Amino acid sequence: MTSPPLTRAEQKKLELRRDIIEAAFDVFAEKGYHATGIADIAARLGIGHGTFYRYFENKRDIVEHVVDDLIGRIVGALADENAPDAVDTLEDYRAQTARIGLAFGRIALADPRIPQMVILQAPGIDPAMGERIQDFFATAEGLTAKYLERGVSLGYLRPDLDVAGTSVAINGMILGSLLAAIRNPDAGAQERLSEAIRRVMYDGISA
Amino acid sequence: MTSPPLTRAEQKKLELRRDIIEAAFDVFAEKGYHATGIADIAARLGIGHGTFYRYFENKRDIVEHVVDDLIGRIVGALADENAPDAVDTLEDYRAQTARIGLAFGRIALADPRIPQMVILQAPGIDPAMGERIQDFFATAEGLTAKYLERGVSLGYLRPDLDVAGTSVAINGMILGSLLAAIRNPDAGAQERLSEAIRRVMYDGISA
Amino acid sequence: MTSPPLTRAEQKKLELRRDIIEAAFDVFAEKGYHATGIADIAARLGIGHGTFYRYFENKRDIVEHVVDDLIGRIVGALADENAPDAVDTLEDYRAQTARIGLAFGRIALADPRIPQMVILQAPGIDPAMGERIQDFFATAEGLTAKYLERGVSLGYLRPDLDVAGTSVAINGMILGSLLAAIRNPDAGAQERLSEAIRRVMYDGISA
Amino acid sequence: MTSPPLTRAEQKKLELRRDIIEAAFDVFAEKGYHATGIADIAARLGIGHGTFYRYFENKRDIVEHVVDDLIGRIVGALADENAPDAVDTLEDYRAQTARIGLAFGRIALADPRIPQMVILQAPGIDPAMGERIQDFFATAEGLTAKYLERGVSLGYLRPDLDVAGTSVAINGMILGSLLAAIRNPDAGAQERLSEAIRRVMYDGISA
DNA sequence: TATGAATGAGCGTTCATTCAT
DNA sequence: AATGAATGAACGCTCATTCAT
Repeated sequence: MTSPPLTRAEQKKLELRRDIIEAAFDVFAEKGYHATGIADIAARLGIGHGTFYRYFENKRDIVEHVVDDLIGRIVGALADENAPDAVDTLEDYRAQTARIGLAFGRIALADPRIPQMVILQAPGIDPAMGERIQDFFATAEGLTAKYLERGVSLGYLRPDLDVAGTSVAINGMILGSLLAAIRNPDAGAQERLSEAIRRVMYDGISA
Repeated sequence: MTSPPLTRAEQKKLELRRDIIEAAFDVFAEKGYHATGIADIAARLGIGHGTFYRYFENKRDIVEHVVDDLIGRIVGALADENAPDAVDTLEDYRAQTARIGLAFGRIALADPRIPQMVILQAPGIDPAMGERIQDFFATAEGLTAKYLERGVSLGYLRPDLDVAGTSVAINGMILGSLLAAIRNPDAGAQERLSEAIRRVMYDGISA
Repeated sequence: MTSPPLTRAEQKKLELRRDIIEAAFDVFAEKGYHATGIADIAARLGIGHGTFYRYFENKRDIVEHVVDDLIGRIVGALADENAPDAVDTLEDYRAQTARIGLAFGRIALADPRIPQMVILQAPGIDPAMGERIQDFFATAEGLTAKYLERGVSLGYLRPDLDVAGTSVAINGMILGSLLAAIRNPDAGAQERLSEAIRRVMYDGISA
Repeated sequence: MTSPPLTRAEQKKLELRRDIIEAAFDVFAEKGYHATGIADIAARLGIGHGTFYRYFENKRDIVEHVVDDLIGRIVGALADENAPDAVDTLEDYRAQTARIGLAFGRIALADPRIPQMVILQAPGIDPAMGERIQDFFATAEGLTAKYLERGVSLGYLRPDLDVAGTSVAINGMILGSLLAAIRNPDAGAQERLSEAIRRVMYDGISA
């Protein structure tokens, strides 16, 4: 692993690159992708809009990076928890789901525009981006399935559990809670929602 | 019951109107709203694009009607089941959720582009449409809550059930299953998914 | 001179033709030629706009007829007075100018939209119409010149009178008074204006 | 007097702005406002039509500037003479009117499209522009009235002069001579016309 | 390297005109 | 003869992208 020795200029470039991504996210979230002009993004940073093209290929390129960045933030926030192998008991899993719920809550609370962009804006940008988001969902389901499979084989989850279907259900609940958080970005509500989901998961709803 | 006496010409007009809505849905689903030109819609029907404007105000107007139509189809398909008052026991509710699951399955199966359009495309069209879809979600949650409240007060659902949060969770699972159906529009998968959701709801996932 | 025996149907046709010309004048005066659609004219009469084309070739045709009609009305209103040969003395001419002034006043008073259309709207419709209006002005000047020439040769006007130039001047004063009448369509003002013009003509302005 | 320090680029911008106004005037005068497309204006300058929109808001904006420019040129050409207070005797006034006549003659002679545009084209562009031109006429009359009032009170004009009406008459004669100049842009004719008008003004037409 | 002036493809929309009914 | 549904040419305007400075 060579640690690249960055010159002052190179650092500045990387910094501006990041700034552009953030500014683009701001404007996209505010006006929507199609209503946003490159000039809007540049104006927000006080740079010439020609400069934009020295950092990104085109409009499509920047939204790609914005979405990648957001997905990266989500994945990153969950990274610590992403270890199906570390879960061995129902207690572990319960705790794990609580931590994941907490992580999602923090993301949505820190910036509700993140789920708003990823779930509601991005899929409509164009077919390619739609597929990209669908893939992200599929990946999340795959990960959930890993947990469930392990739970079944270790015996702390129902042996007849439909792993694939239940993954969809669990991820759906997370999705639902994120959409709810967009409408009502409130810490308490977030917490209650997370708890309600876990109750459904572990206890069902019947009396 | 007034039977509207439609002339031949009026019937043709209504028919073309419907055809335009359907053609627009086709093209929007294929290329996305913004990449679709009025000319594309007209060309698909073999009509002049000026004709389009005899039936709809503008591009925004048609997508409004397309989405209304789709939401209408969804609501219509559920209309028979939308009677919280008719549910009195856990068995009733279980049967009810099965029927609702079936209805959603049929919708997604009949045309996966319906959930694709409503859930993934529409919210990104513009802020107004985004709000419209969010409202639709909120309405669905409200309806679910009605069922849950009744279940709690009649005693067949957990007395400590977080009605609001659980509504979000349940609707999230439906959303998740619809997204899954978009990726994999298969009757069997749909059915299994529906069953898995119900199992989570009633039995939880623990062993 | 054969007096054409008009059937009932033919009379109705002529009547509608006139109605269309009048409706067109109304709408042109209200919205301007270019902002007026054929549909606007038809709507004002409660006829289908296809019907319009059974009476006039096209939009250009109707405005031609409207303007012709207006010019015809102006010329008609002056027709009685249009007899340079009947003027033999300064008194005659003075009376003649008074009558002409009165006639113009009546026109502008009856409907200020007439000068407004002919002087201010029509010339800008297209180069051809512009020329048409210029020709009308030229014709008016020619007629004025006839009077002046006769006045000079009969000796009651200045022998060194610049007939052509003075015709321009006199017609200009009429034009000015019509424009003033558009701004302020008032009988008294009209009358005073007419008098002022005659005073300038006959007495000049010096003390 | 601030001397604005213009960079080379800024000068070029201003220059192009002027060029666009002039090109627009050319095309408007040739084809009329409504028959002129932005593309026509751009083509005449050999610039892309998108460039046009970097300098003017829209089509309406450019014609506004064109007309302003022309009115400005007219007013500017008369500016030296616009001093009613400097006129104290009939001789002064006679000289003044001669100078004004000369100025108008020069304008019309330099470019007969100037009066053509202001008097014949502009009023028909739309109601707002129509009013603008009418206001211009009214202003001109007001100025003329100032001269006449002073002349009456100083005693070198008829005491019973109808100031308002005579202003209309005088401005009408100018208008008429400008229209004549459009039809026949000739220096000699212009000069004769100006003289004829003054003769009418001061001496009347009677023998 | 940063800039922003220039560009033109592309699209939404209008409306005069035609013609089948 | 009257209608109005259909049509498509035409045009105003936007904005992503390029490139000379």
